Amino acid sequence: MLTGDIPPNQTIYIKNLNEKVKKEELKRSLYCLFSQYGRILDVVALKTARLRGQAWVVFSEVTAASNAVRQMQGFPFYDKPMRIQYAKTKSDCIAEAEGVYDPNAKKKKKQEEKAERKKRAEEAQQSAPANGKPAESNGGPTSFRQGNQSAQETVPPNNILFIQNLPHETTSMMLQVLFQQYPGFREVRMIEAKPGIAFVEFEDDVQSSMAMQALQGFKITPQNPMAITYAKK
DNA sequence: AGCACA
Repeated sequence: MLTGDIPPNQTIYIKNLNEKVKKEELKRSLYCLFSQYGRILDVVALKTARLRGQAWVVFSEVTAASNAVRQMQGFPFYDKPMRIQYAKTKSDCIAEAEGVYDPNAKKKKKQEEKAERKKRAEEAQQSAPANGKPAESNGGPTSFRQGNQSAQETVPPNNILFIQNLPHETTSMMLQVLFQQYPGFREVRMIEAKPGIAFVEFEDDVQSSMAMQALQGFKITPQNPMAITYAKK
């Protein structure tokens, strides 16, 4: 399985994050970037020795998490490709919502794990490093394509945004005013023959994503909430 | 590399 045999979870686990980014900024950016896939209930990031460079994003729906895992896989975020999996366990905020949250049991477990790690470390000191057996691989990857069983309603990230549902009177100047307030803005393109749509280009996927998140549903007229998606490549 | 809830 692409996700390393971890069953679907409404929380995704992200690693290989740029450790130089400050925690609060990281959380905000992750929130912006991932809210295109659904409602986000929480973003968790810690900067402890063991946990830096990783984060958890909790969605309200598993399907949102699934789309995020697939489509943001390898997304260049602060110059590093994100590695995304489902989280191994349920997030506290979910357990809490389900009435299954037991902070005491958890505290106990935490202590056990800590003791376990300490033991491991001591054992490693004792014995000479054994020859690490390479992990089993049953013939290697058969395909790089992900299953395409159903029509994909979401489009993978792109530095170019596709805007729909614009009032026909919209001009590129109007859109420029809106979009140029976001970093990385390059240009607006409209097609004379096709009123109601536009393309807006940014320098990269991160910046286009931020603008999409910020302006999603923006109404130029009350009847025209903007529908923003990534342009197809 | 690293799966938590500061």
